[in-house]
Amino acid sequence: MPRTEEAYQQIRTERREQILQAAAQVFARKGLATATITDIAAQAGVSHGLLYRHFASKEEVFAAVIDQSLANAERLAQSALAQPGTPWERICWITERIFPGTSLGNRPGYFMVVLHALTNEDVPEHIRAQAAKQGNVIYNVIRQFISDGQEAGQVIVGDPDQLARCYLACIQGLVIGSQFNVRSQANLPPMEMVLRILHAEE
Amino acid sequence: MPRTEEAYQQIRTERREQILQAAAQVFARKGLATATITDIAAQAGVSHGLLYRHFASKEEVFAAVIDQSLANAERLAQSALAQPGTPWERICWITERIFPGTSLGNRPGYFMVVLHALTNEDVPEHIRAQAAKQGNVIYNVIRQFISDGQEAGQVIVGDPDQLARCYLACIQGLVIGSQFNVRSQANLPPMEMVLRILHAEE
Amino acid sequence: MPRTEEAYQQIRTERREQILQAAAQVFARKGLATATITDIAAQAGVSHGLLYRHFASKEEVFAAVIDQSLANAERLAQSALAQPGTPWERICWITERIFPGTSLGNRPGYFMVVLHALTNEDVPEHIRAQAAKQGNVIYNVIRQFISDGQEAGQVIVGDPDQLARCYLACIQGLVIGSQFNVRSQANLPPMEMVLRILHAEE
Amino acid sequence: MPRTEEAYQQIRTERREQILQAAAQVFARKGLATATITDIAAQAGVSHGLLYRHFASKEEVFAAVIDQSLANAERLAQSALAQPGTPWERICWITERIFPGTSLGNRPGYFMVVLHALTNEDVPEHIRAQAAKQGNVIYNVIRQFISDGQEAGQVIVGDPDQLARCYLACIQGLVIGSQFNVRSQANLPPMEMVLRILHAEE
DNA sequence: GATGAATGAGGATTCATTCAT
DNA sequence: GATGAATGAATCCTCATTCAT
Repeated sequence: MPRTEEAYQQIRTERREQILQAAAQVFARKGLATATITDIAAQAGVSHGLLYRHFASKEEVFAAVIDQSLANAERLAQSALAQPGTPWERICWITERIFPGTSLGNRPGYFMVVLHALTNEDVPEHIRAQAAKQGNVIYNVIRQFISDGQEAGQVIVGDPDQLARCYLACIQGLVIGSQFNVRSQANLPPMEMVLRILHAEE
Repeated sequence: MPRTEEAYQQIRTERREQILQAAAQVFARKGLATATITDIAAQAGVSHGLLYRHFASKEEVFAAVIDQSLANAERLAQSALAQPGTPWERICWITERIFPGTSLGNRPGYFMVVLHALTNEDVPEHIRAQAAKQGNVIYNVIRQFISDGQEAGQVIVGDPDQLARCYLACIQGLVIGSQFNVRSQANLPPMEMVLRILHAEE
Repeated sequence: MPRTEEAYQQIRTERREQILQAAAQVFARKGLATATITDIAAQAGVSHGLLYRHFASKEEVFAAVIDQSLANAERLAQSALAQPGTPWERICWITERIFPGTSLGNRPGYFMVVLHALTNEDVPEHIRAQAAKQGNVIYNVIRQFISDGQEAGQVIVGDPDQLARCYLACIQGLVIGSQFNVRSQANLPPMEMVLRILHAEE
Repeated sequence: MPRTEEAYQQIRTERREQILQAAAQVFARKGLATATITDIAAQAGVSHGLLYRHFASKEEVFAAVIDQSLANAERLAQSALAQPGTPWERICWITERIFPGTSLGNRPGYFMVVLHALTNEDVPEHIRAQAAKQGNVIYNVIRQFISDGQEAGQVIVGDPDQLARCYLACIQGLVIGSQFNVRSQANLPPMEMVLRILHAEE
């Protein structure tokens, strides 16, 4: 009965995705330690028992969320590199997609989960490494664009590593601020303000 | 014969401080939920029982750390406002004291504890509020300096609120990065790179 | 396939009752403070963890035992009031059901739990109030019968309130004695001896 | 320096008595398990450390209170036996001294401690035995008076053991009631009502 | 004698995980 | 596949007891 087999497969995939969505939200709010399996199951609308038919442990759910986030980041990086235009235009393109408050901005839920992974020592090393990768993926692209932009005279002179980090740090700081401060969401600095870090003066 | 009143008082004060120091370190690494009372006691070199003669609960230790951090921030803000010099000089003065990697930089342990307080939903509301105050204290000073700087033509034109937030977000992003990424500590962007967000072009 | 809704409900009800039975016995012997959750769980033959899926805390288990005891008392009071016969016959009827050593006597376990609730200051006020109610329920019935009996000339003249209290005090004293004194169980005074407190002399 | 020696002895005796008084009150309210050493020390107005220079453990304090109570009871029994008058007069004499609400009534605090000792399984066997003795001391006297009274025709015919128990149970029930029920204190039954259990009809 | 700092065993409670149905 | 009853390891917290001063 291949039909039944397929149907099972589809249900499995759907359930897994459903749980992962829920987990991302819960982990974003509470972190690995505080979030409970019951929280996640409730958010996903399934029993906590079912969760264990899809993931071996709470840690694995967390790891899967991180992996998904990494996959998103890699997809974004690919798109950015495939983008046409001048280095500066490409910088703007990717910025729009990670800047808080823009319609394209990365789902901030994922960002918070990654932040939790990076700042809590109880997260297992291999998961933290995976989370760190995500930062690097975007970092590498930005740094490439900065180097290119410097050659094109669009980006100011300076250590591209430092510039990339400084630029990303600023965006990350704004994302974090927009997460827990309602007021911060109201009057977010515009992209252009951050871009000044990089922009060559005419 | 019992010890004198003052002798007892001194022991209490010392122990309290000792526990608070230890707690700041442990909370910085693990956050409220993951840090155990035993962790903190071990770090302080005392039994967990003693901890409860100084604080009523783990939460209260956490709150005390946040309070101490807030007191530090307020002291810094006072000093900054009392500082002589042009607005720009004062901006530089305070930046030196919160920028990661500078000898004067705020103890980053405290910063991480505050970050934990702000990003973990299990932290009680009143503690989170206290933590949020800390951000505002520095923010208010910076914003003031920015306004002054704009009048003096030293800071670029723009919404001072957005400028202050953008500037602080960048520094905070760098502090966070320097916490969990060894590589980030190696090649930290210089203060001047961040100051570009504010500096008026000549 | 999960069990049916009713199957789950039945398991829950059974377990709850099982735990409550065990708790009544343990609390009767040890009181609220001394009885441990592990004691109760062991007596019920379940893990201590399961106990918390049925009751939120040790205190709530205690309260539930008291409530059950109160419900028993109220049922008894109803029956007594519905009983036919002269006032004196009704007094005898209810006495048989609360007198120690009679086959009908109230489960003495419950009585001891109520006594613990009333005599230990660490029992929360709302639980103590509930326990006190139980005494009043029986008291009210007895007092009514005494008043009726006085009109019928079957009960001696006197303040019905005092008579009721004196009568119940005597029975309670005997119940307590029979609890912790093996010898007391051997040669219990007969009901008639206590009834002399009330009986009108011919 | 025999003077100093004596002075020390006196202080020791005073402190011991002071602690014992405090302990009786606290144990009466809370029982052995719930009462803390700190409670008792605070009530006595001394440090908890000092308590251990007079008693080896909390249990021993409890035992000492029980012993003191037993000594009181034995003194009362002696006095009763030494009393002149008819058996009935002597019954009245001792009743006055244990009946709640009479100016002579036994300090009810002690009574509650004994009750705690008898009804809580965590009280060590040897202490419970001591507490049980106290009941017997009074019981023996009453029983003797009852036997004597029966010969004199002042006490009704019946098993003196049962009569004594019934009589004491009634008084104990009233004492307990008067402890935790404010209303019960207001309208206590008079001694005569209880004496009917024993009184021969003319 | 007197004090209170310090310790750690014990007990309530939570929650990840297993498993019968 | 799905459910929730059941378990027990882990952690917070209390308090009897010890001991330096």
